[in-house]
Amino acid sequence: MSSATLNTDALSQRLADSGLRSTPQREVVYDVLLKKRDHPTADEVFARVKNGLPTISLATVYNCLETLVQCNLVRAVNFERGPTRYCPNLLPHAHFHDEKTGKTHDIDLPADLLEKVNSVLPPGYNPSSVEIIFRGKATGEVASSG
Amino acid sequence: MSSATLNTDALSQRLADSGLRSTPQREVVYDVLLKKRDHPTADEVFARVKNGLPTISLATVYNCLETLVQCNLVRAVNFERGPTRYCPNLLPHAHFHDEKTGKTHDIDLPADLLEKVNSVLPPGYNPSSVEIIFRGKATGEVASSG
DNA sequence: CTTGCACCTTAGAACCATTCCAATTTGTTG
DNA sequence: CAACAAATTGGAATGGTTCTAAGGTGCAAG
Ligand SMILES: [Mn+2]
Ligand SMILES: [Mn+2]
Ligand SMILES: [Zn+2]
Ligand SMILES: [Zn+2]
Repeated sequence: MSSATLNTDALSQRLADSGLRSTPQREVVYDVLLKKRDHPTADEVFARVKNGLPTISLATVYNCLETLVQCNLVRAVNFERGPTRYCPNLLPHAHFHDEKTGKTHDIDLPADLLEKVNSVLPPGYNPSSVEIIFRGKATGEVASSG
Repeated sequence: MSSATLNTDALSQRLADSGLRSTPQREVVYDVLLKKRDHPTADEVFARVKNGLPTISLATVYNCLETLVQCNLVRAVNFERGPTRYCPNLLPHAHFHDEKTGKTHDIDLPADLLEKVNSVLPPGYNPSSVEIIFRGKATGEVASSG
């Protein structure tokens, strides 16, 4: 069984769990996100998806992306007021936005750090999510994560 | 000497340092931000500023806000793709966005926590800023910070 | 089957925060 | 004062996203 099939199955499963249908558009959008994890914008996803599905519309790409976010298969990430970017990395992680190249890097967050971060909240604050965004320059050749 | 005069002086000083002029518009915009620290949007600042300066334009409010951010007297804060909000709190702090009320709360960040957060970055990553945003519900009556 | 109906996709219009533009006003300097 | 630069203004333009209305798709009940 190919990994594309596994992904597709996982997707169908999640969609079904939410009472939604698996469609070619949703599958291809999800595949595109898994294949190149460089935090593409909706426009970039649109361009990539058209290779496999030339008649898809931008509206549908937005719809599919929102569906994937709703199903918790993808995270939406924003930097300032730039276009929303999409990330299939479901592990807790921060983002490093390289001001020089415009590239976005995933930064793994150990559970104990998340705990410490949450501990700065006074009693009564009940966070449902935390987001950590670094901005700066990533010098030289550093590891993975598009 | 009133505190408004002190603020105005601090502002003039910073502007002069950047080779910029102190203007009534810039002063009133800055005063509005200092007076009610609830992270207003440009539109909200516009509405408040019109009380003291009825003929000011929205474009000027945007210009003034950008100037204040450039001079490091004010921070611009973004939540998702909502309108940019403005914050005169210059201490290192995170933001808690209350999903119920829409209100934004400042959360002080101890220096040692910032250090720990920065320490998750692999070598080669050179951050110029970090931003921490909590999202959730703030239950009951909790301290200050609009 | 086949009809009903909800779900999906689509193109294009609408939206809205922000930026840009050209014209005017203001302030500083010689 | 005159000249010039900086700042303000109203309105147009921008651009990512959402909305709308119309058609397509596919499971489900009869
Ligand atoms: Mn960016
Ligand atoms: Mn908000
Ligand atoms: Zn990511
Ligand atoms: Zn703040």
